[in-house]
Amino acid sequence: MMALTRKAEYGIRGMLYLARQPGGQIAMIGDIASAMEMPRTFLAKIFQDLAKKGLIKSERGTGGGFVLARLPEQITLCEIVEAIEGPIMPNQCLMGEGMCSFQKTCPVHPVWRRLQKVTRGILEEVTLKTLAAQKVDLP
Amino acid sequence: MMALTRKAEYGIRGMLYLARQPGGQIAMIGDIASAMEMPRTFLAKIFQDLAKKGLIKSERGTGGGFVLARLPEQITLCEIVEAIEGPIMPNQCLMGEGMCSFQKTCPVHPVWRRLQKVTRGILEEVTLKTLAAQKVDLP
DNA sequence: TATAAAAGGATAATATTAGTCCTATTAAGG
DNA sequence: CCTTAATAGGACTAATATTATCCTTTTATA
Repeated sequence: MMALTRKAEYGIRGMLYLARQPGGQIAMIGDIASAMEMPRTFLAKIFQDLAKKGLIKSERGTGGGFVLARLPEQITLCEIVEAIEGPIMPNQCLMGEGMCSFQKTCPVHPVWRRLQKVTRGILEEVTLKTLAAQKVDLP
Repeated sequence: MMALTRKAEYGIRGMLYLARQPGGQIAMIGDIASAMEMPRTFLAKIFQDLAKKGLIKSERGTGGGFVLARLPEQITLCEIVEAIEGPIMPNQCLMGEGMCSFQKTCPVHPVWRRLQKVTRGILEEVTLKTLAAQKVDLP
């Protein structure tokens, strides 16, 4: 439970690829997809979204492709996840008035709110730079 | 994203009702469902699961119904959620070997692991007793 | 033995996920 | 200008998960 979708997983992987491009070089969807083992057309859709949300920039035509819209240290994991999946929301109730008839009396409410806050906190601390720099090769 | 399903929501509400039963009195599914505004047959299924998982006990026949299997202070929100939704798992990768081809090289992995740990921590701290005792009536 | 409760199994409607495919648009290069 | 190479956008689909409902069976009580 509480799992990310493939979409988010792919989006993160794709942006990580961009963050690792030497000199912030432009990269094509086909290359990214095959390098990171993702379905090409699906990734294209996801990148379209990310471009609309302003996390990456796209260029069309020959020599086109994608680059990060900001420096890797200025893009957090939280932003990417929320751009793709929508706001982090352990429980529908947190969405606003009228969603939950127990809003005022539900004792679990504060727990979800805390969980939401802590989750965002963790994801906000992690930038693409940190991730890209990581040399993970555990035994 | 990262949202609970109705099933978990209902399961929690139902168990909260049991925790609030004076003297740990037995309660019938119909009463619980109508008191907490949940679809009766659906709740029945959920309670069936919870009984199998050993969180509640059921009695059949006249005078039958459900009670908590343990004291409210010995049942955590984490247990209920995991009983219904399965283990808390921000990312499929965390499920075990063979699930993720990037396990050894994925720099995001440790973040999910941390998130998982913190989430469980928060939910483990909350018991049914705490929740049941809560007098929430915010402005 | 009738009644009241949960257990179990089958089924269904709807939503979400995880894509694919085709056409249009845009840019570069010859 | 025309071809080629890239993304953008829209429509569509298959598989799976969610959110239930209904019917029959089992179990316990009075």
